[in-house]
Amino acid sequence: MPNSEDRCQCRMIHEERVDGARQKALAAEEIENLAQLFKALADPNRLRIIFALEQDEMCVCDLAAFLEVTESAVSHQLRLLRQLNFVTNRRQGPILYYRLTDSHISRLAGLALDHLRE
Amino acid sequence: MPNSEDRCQCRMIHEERVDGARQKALAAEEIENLAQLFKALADPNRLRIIFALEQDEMCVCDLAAFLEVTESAVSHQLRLLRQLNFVTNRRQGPILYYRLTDSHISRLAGLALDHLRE
DNA sequence: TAAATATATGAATAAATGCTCATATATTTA
DNA sequence: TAAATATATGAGCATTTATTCATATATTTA
Repeated sequence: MPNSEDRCQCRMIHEERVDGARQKALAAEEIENLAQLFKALADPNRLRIIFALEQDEMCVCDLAAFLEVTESAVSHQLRLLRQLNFVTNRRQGPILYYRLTDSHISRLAGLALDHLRE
Repeated sequence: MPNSEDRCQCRMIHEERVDGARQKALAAEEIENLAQLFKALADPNRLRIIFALEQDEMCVCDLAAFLEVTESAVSHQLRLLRQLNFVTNRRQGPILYYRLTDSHISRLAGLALDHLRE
């Protein structure tokens, strides 16, 4: 983990390009947030949850049946998606129905899918 | 890891929704590919490489200087991005200049960024 | 209020990830 | 052809991640 004190010990062929990249670079925090967003989409089961909720809201045990994993696993995944505000829930008695917060995320996933399919 | 033989031992409150989700679900392979795509974007340094290459093609050692990591680390990251066809390179003498294969990926990243910024 | 149901959470664990170091390969130059 | 330069690769390691199991919390029903 190099700190900013001892940088530039490495070679640099095109200093102007490195400087240019530095100037136009996004803030570290923004990069981190972006990586976190993509990380949330970088798991098959979370993607399947997102696409399933695109159709209809679902409760934890239905999602567990759909994914064929434990309800605990789904609950952990939903917590992550909740923390990023990808999903919200409404309680009806003892049952929590999860749904997508908005269409942004599934549109992003859909666009990536389009890219995959060329 | 439950196999498909002993499924449905779990509760299921809305069987029709689970069936509906199953019917409209993407193929497992497609989900895997999509997760892999997002996984490639789920790392700060790879994102920084992608945004840097959006400006101009760059060689390995310049990218290493820009990111402040070893050239080996950059080379490993570039291999992953190359395997997914996110980047390509051209050789000029001993130097490999990397660039984005097309604008798809950076557009996807840009769209995600828009979402973050609301 | 006790039991049953639905979900959440913490700990533990196996697998994946990203880095560094050492070394290999490829190209140019002396 | 030997040395120098630019990049790639494999092994090893620390960290993160996704899951399960055990247990806790919250809601409804008997």
